[in-house]
Amino acid sequence: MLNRNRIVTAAVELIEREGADAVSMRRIAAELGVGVMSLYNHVPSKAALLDAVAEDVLSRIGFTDDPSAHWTERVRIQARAFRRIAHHFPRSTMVVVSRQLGSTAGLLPVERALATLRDAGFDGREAVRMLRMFIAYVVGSLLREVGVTPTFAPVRADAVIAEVDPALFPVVSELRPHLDSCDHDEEFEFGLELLVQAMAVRAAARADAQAGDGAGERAGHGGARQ
Amino acid sequence: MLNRNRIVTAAVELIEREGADAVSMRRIAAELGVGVMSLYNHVPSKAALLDAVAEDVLSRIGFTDDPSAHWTERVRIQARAFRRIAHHFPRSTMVVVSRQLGSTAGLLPVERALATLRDAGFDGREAVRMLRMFIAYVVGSLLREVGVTPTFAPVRADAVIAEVDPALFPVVSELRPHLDSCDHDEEFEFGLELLVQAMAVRAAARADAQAGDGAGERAGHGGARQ
DNA sequence: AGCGTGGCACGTACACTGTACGTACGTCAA
DNA sequence: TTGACGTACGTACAGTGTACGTGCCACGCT
Repeated sequence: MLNRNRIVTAAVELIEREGADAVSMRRIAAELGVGVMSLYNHVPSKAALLDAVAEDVLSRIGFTDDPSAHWTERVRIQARAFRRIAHHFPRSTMVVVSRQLGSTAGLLPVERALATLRDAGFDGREAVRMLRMFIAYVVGSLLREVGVTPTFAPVRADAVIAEVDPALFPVVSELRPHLDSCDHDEEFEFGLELLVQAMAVRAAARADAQAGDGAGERAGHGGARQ
Repeated sequence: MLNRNRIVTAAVELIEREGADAVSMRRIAAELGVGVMSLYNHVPSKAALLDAVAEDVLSRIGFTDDPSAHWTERVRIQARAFRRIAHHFPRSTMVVVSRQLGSTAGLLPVERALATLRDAGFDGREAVRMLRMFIAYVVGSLLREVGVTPTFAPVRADAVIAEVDPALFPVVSELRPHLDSCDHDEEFEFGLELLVQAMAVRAAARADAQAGDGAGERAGHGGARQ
């Protein structure tokens, strides 16, 4: 019996195996051993199918939230959980971020994240902003990571070794070794730590302002250090 | 006379006017009043054309770098410049981030950014990491902003007003008003400021370590506060 | 001048896409 | 039994990217 679930799982398998460009209704139907038009009894259109793929991938995020841990650690864990599924479905991740899905899929991670931020002491407005900023960073990072497509990419490794004129781009050519290599794990953790620390000083500033009230709010809007 | 430039500018115009889905070689040819196959005398494939579109948009970033300004302000200005062109070509921005372009386009912004970070006192490794983190945030933010497609979007405003069960998602439903509305300018500036401050404390920690050497390196790898 | 050569515009053709529509065949309700 | 309905399927159509062949024109060489 054909049903929606079999179709979307076949779709993500196909995407992971041969890339998003290889996805066609005929291809999926062949994969399932059914006629093409049978798919349309369970899925209204190809666009809707891709939306379903995105939701499916999103819903696979593991929710190992430990409310007893410090909120900074909970933030790290949630970010890594997001990243893990992206690495599990790298090519599908591209369709996830490419589509604007106005559904409630992946609402549970949002719930967890907001709860964590509330526990950190942020009010509603700040919590939402922090979350949005965090998602922006994570999505941007994943986009770069999966864009480089570690899976099945005979990529133009030659292209990145293209010459750059040291006269025109002195800094770039000086930092060439650092720009060419990229340990994705380390890079992600680096940015993650920076963001978490930034959030921590914000939270501390909030606590100070709330306690002292009047003094010590310099860290709130000025530079935290400089 | 047909040439590569006319083709790509016609392509970005078409993308901005009717969306990326509307782009086809026949459509572009019609727009230019030429035969379809004539395009292939100047562009090897549609994929290459879209790459060229991405490069073209990237190359439009304004480079108003003022080396006399404080580096934090220079970082802000460069981030805003990036964002401005994304708002000028919202739909093309989607194709920019969707494609992995291994070209040297947009190398000049990279040069400026790295120079700025070096001026801030970071060594090569840190500068590259900071830049990557920053790009991740900016790209992620823009993806959300243009995903919501302010231009020509009859969007399912009804979908976002979909009900959420307060029992299942208490925090989400409590913060509903904050989640529904989104002032993109403010959100972007918020994250930008947070990142700049985070970088500033990192730079200060570096300076301390370099000066004092031995003491005061707590902020370097541990938590800045907690 | 005659000739060859190369670049450019173009038409045709092919394999392939999403999907609207009509047609069967099964299982349940009346 | 008779109808209604849901599911699987084939056919058909408009539209896609592009390989290939054809004609035109401007150029350099003999």
